Amino acid sequence: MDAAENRHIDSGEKPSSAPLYGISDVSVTTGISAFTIRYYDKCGFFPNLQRDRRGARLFSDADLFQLHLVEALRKSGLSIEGIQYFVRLSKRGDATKAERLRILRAQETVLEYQRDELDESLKRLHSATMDLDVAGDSE
Amino acid sequence: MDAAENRHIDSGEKPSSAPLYGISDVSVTTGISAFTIRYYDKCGFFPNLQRDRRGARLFSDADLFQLHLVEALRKSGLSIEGIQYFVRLSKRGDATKAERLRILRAQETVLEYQRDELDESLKRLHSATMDLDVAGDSE
DNA sequence: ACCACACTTAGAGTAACTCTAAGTGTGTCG
DNA sequence: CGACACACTTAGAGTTACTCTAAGTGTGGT
Repeated sequence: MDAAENRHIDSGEKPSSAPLYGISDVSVTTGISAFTIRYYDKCGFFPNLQRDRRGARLFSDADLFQLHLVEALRKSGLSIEGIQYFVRLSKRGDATKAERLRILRAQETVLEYQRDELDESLKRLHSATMDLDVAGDSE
Repeated sequence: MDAAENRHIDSGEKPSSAPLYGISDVSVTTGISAFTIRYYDKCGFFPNLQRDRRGARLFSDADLFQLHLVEALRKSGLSIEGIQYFVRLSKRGDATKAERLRILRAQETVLEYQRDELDESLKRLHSATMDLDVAGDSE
């Protein structure tokens, strides 16, 4: 459906300096669907995204880093709106560093909490599995 | 809003055998909102749930265990429909043990994967934090 | 008897995707 | 050169799992 869209992108453009990736490549390597990536772009998460003459998105390594950051922030439960705020801060430069740092640290704490919760759930699920397993031994 | 609903439940009902909990107690101890618990009930996740004469839900320890199981399964990404299927299997008894075990094991694997992903995100977020921190040191 | 409060059901609202439809543009193949 | 295969666009509908509100009922404590 969305595969192998940009076979030609990396071929003869500018093999010298910065590598650029098509949306399908990015989708495959990150595991995030092209739909979602376009949605994130519409949300303004990639302020410096380039396009080729067809209008197709060209992701730089910096954009890829940004995508991973967005993914991490989303996983920590930060809303789209919250990330838009973060991106706006980034665009305003050095003056907003402290605030951004505060946000990142806070979400880091959330992720740590979630990891612990997940571990708890895993343990519960495992014990439920064990219960069933033992109880089913008689059959 | 929903707090201290069932102050009277545990008082003089049947202090002898099985303890029963009101929805607000359950909500507080599990961290799951009363709205969501009622929603889960409507989904059929508590087939043996008791009620008092007002019609208020009374959760046994078994129901609490079930709620935790549901939470774990939801966290692993199993849909409401999937959990309904699991509950239907449970109601059919021993004959369905193998299938239920298969489901639990599969979701356990998913949770393990998610934990790794979360760890990955945590690392990325941490490195982003560090980057900002170091870059901001000059100010 | 009265009031506060938790209950009910029905249904509307929300976030974040997730996907479809309709239409456009480009590179390649014959 | 013309057909074709795709990936693009925007707009908007659909989905999931909550999340909450509204309107009305019922019970226990004072």
